[in-house]
Amino acid sequence: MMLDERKIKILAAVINDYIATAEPIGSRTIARKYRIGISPATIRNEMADLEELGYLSQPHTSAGRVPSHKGYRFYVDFLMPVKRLDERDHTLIHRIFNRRINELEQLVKEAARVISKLTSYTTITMGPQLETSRLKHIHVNRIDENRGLLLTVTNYGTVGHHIIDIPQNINDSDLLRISNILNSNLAGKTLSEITNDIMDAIKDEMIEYDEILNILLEILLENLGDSQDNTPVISTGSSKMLDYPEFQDVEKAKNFFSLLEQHELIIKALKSSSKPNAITVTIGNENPLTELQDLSIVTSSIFIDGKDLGVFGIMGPTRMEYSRVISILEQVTDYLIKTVSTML
Amino acid sequence: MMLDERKIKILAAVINDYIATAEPIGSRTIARKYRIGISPATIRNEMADLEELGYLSQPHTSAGRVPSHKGYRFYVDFLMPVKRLDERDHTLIHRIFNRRINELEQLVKEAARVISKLTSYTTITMGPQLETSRLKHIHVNRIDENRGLLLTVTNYGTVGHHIIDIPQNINDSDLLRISNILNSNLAGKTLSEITNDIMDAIKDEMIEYDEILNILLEILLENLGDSQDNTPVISTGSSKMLDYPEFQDVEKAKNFFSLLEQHELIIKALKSSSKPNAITVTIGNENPLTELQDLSIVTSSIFIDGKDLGVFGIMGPTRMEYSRVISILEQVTDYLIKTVSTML
DNA sequence: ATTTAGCACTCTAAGAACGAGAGTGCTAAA
DNA sequence: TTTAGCACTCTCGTTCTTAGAGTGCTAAAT
Repeated sequence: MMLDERKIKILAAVINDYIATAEPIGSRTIARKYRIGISPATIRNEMADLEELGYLSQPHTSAGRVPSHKGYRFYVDFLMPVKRLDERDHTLIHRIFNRRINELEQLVKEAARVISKLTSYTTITMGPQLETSRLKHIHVNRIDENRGLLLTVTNYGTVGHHIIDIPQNINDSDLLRISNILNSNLAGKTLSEITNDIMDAIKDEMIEYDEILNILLEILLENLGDSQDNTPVISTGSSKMLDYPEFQDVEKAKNFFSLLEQHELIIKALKSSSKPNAITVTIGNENPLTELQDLSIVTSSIFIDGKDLGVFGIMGPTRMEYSRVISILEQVTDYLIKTVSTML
Repeated sequence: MMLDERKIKILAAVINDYIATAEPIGSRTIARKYRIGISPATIRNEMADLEELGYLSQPHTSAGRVPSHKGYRFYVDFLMPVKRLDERDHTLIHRIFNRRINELEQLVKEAARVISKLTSYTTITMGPQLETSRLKHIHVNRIDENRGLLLTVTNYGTVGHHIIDIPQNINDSDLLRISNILNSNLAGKTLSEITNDIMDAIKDEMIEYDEILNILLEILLENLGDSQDNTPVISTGSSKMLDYPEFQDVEKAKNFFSLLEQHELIIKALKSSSKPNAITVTIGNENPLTELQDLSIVTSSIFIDGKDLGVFGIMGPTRMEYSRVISILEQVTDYLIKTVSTML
């Protein structure tokens, strides 16, 4: 059976109301609030149909209806009202992107913060993937007699710094030479291309600097691999999450927070949910990871010039303000792409 | 009335038991568990005295006793058993400080993580105070035709980096000159000493570089002021905090998390609690900030050569494993001071 | 053929009543 | 001074009850 117009209207009404109130919606409520011109009894019949079709369900026999995951899916695909952001939302987003921020990481962090603030859900951010991130610049600076600063900059503008010990026998022109050699050998490579082989080649080239090169290369290998870009940044207004009726039960809340602490799981979830250059919505049991099946995830992946700069994700109860979340994510993504484009 | 030995024994028993179980402790329990050789009735009398003296209180007339803030204070000052850390704790701490970490910030972050892990309470960290932090090294590196990297290193080893635009007319030797000038003018100054006056002096010295200097100085002023060192880092195993019976009520948990989100308040709390070079315990209403009066805070401030490198704080319910927390904090502080001393 | 009014039925959530259990304070005996 | 005994208090979990919301079905109305 296809959904006729009236069923669709009723479904939309139920879902909109449920998203707003978190209470099961009964036929009376709909008849009263949305003047469709039919009686509760008729609505009841329609709702029974909708339930049979899998769009709604009942918490128990004599309660109103709540949307099923399938219902939410239909809603997101076809029914969702386009939510225009209001003045306050816009200005807040604006303010962030108007500050001159030159570093991708900082920018992303700020963006996550504003999203979390605007949506009151948990925001997760993942930086550019290792595979696509290229080393752009390497340099060793001296900061005092026996200490130096190893700098790495990727093509995404991510800066890494590490304080290192500089052996006695290395002077400033040595450092310059080393920086140059590292640059010419490593710049342009993706992080995963920097293997022990290349490292060994460099060492062969400059046996006189063996000691310091060992230090440098060790740090490079160790830190580029699991740099911060790869770990998710999580901005959770924990206290705000506890406002949702879904988390009134401490046990449920604890589950949620524990999930957030399992970074590998979160990474997997974001990766599997997100699609290049698009906003995706993963609802409840659509998620392959069983632990996340009563949550929904909305992601937006930031693509510029075909390069994956990372993913924003929002996690919350399946009863989520999808339309608002999506608008905000669209908006922020837009700004971000504009801003970053000028940076690269 | 002074506390005689028997009263003290009973007080210790009540507090130890209450810390372990979070249940009000009755006279029977004590008679059974701690064989003091007196009957429950006698214990009851003593407990009534202890209550009158303000060391214990009753949640309601027919319940057991729980420690009052005054009771905890006495416990911390005189009764607390010295808790030796066990093997597992030691090895965990060891592992962290054995990794070669060259940067203060990273080190502190790791230390906070391990404390939070070992204690299951919320750990807060505050970096060195602005007033004492001195600029050690400034440098501008070029990373491509029109982009550069402004680096700042403080005497604590905190590294700051900022990507900047480099005007067309500036070449590499200009950059070097600029770096040198900045260094000679600013190195050694505390961050708060770097005022507009000094900046103007520098600009006067090098009018030909006006454009880029403006950019650099603006960033310096803007970012050194409210650098990360000044904001508290909070490691909260949120999910673990939710295990404590004190936070079983969602409302209470929400309060706690909201508090953590008010950074200014947290900063104030840590500042007013901590004492140079010492471990402090602030129990419940001893805290001047009313919002924190049913929590306890244990702090340890890291002092080296008379310089304040920052503060660790642990926040949790007043029913806290004080002796364990203090041992862990002592231990970590020790290691940290040793490690950092070699760094400076 | 739909729609709707009417009604019996179901289930929950909130409150009332109740008893068990833990603990107390007091009294009087040891 | 200590302790046994006992009456008393308060909480907490259980059971019972009831009001209310909502349903599904039937039969009448459109």
